[in-house]
Amino acid sequence: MSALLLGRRRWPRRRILEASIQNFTRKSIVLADDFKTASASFRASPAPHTPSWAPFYPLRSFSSSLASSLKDSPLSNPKADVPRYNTHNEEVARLCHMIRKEDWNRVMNALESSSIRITAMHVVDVIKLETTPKYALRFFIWAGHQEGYVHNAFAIDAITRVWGHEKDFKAFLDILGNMHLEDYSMTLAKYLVLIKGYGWAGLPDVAVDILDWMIKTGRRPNERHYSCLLDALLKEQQFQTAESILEKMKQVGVLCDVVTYTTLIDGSCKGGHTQIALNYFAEMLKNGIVPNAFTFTVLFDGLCKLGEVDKALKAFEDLKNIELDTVALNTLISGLCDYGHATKAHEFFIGAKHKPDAQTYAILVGGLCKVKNFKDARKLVDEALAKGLVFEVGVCTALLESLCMEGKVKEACDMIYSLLSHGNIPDATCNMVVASLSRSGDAYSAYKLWYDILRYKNLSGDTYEALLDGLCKEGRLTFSKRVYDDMISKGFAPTVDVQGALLDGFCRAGNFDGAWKILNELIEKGGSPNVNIFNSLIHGLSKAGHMSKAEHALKKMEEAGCFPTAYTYVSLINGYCKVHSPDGALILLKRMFAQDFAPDIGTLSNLIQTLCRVQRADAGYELLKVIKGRGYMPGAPVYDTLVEGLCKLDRIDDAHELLLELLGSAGKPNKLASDAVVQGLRKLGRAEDVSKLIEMLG
DNA sequence: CTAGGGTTAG
Repeated sequence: MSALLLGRRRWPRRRILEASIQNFTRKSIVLADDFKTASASFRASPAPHTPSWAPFYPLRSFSSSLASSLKDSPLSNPKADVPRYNTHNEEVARLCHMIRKEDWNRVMNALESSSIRITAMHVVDVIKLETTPKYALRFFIWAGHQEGYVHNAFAIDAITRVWGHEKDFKAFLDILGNMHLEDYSMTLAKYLVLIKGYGWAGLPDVAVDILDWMIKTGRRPNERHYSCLLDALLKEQQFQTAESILEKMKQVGVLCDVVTYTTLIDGSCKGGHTQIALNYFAEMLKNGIVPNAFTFTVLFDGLCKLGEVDKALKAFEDLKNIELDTVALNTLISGLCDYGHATKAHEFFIGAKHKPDAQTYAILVGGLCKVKNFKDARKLVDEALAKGLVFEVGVCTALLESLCMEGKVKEACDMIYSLLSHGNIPDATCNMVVASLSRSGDAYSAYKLWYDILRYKNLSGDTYEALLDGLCKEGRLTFSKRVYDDMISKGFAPTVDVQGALLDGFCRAGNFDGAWKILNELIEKGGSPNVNIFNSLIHGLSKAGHMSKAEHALKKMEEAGCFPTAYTYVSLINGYCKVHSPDGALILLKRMFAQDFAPDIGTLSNLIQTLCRVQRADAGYELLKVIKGRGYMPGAPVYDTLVEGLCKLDRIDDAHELLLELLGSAGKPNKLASDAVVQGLRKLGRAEDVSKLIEMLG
């Protein structure tokens, strides 16, 4: 038998039988009294008739217990080879480490052989540090068995903090503490609490012993005792023992009821046994027991988590007349949503006659958002708001964000305003909407929203940054200034990124003096401007064609220890193209290639076309060869420009060759380019080539 | 001394 006992050794079988005859009689009161006085223990002594799971140290033989407590106790005679841990904290740490194991027998052995003398302080501290409630309770119960130890109010308070939510927990402690008293009578209800309690502690073997004990002492456990026991066993994955208990139930004629079956279904699902759970469900129906909302709650939860959503729905729909409560409804809907069936959940919700609550809406809205069905999600939000339900607006965050992303700015704003009047939008959500509006390219709406909700909400530094960034990107410097001032007045220091955004804004607005001022201030104040800031400046200057100033900024960038990026070079190259000075661009391109940067094909095309524009199609032609060697494939317009340019330079053969290349790669030359080649070839009197070419051109 | 079982929010 797999009895797991909370003492040192198993109570001998013979003693149990003896004890069972005398159950809780007052037979050994004299002996007990003797022991009490002799040991000067603080509590009543164990009586020999007491069962093995009773909460004290009954497992050491009685006559020797006093003697051994003087001889063997770790307190009075620590073994020489066991290291001494002197401080309390060290001992607590050791205990915590010891009890963090699933196998209680091993934990118990470790505890027994440690030389720590348990005090209430140990118990309190260990319970406070242990994060698994089960382990804390085991340890608490075990400590109560130790010689010379008794739980004080602090220990009881500590364990109650962990387990107080169970409504029978107080009763459990009471029974544990009083069970050994001579005149304490155990009732069926008390046994039930005891079985439950050992279940909480994850010690179902002890619970089994208790049930056995009940039977041996002539009690008749009812279906509630069995349900609790089965629950405890299943929670510890002891399926075989559970089976044998079920068998025993049958033998003694105790019938399973709804709760028993619900427990069995729950346990099987949580243990991963879909089919077994469904079997119990079928058996239940066969025995004429009607499942209730609880049953469906565990069935929905379990099956959905095992990926058997369909089976869960089918089981329910086969018995359409069962009324679900809100918990069951929410469980089903959340199960469906979590496992990718949000649409089904929505359909079910619409078809169901059950009462949804705020959470139902929240779950469904979240689920629909996950599958990007924002339309229905929005409808549900409106519906919930119309019903006056207040649900956590957090679930709207995804919805609002998506609306912003899709450019449905007005809808997002409307929703935020209507949620505002419910007065429960977290600051984070407002932040998100303002920021994402701004980032998604509608900084003006973000600004308006900011202006409206500013009075109620605390925006974060990040939001200010996003808002400023957006406004600057749109070149709305006046608004930027207002937001910036508000930000400073709220005590946010402008970060490098904020200054970068402002600088970018100045550049976009063509106000380069302002941009330089920001940069110089940053450097003067000892700040370290980053790559983005220089890139903004260089990009802005280049785009405006201020190439010498852009080069100056590049120099400053390198002085500040920032390495130019591909974006830096590309900005400059395009800038040089804009002012028709390809030489500057070529130098930078060389540097790019030397540093293994890959410019985009657009920039290269632009450069080749610029070379043609300044009558240097030959150089463009050379560049084309270079970039082709690097795997670039310029488009037809680049070929057209080059062909025309080469013709103007009388390099008809090269132009001809390029044109053929373009045709060969299924590209379509424009008329100007092909005419130029045709005319050039005619001038050279190459009629054959001309006719071939015309044929190819169609 | 009318008990026993349950879900959800990044």
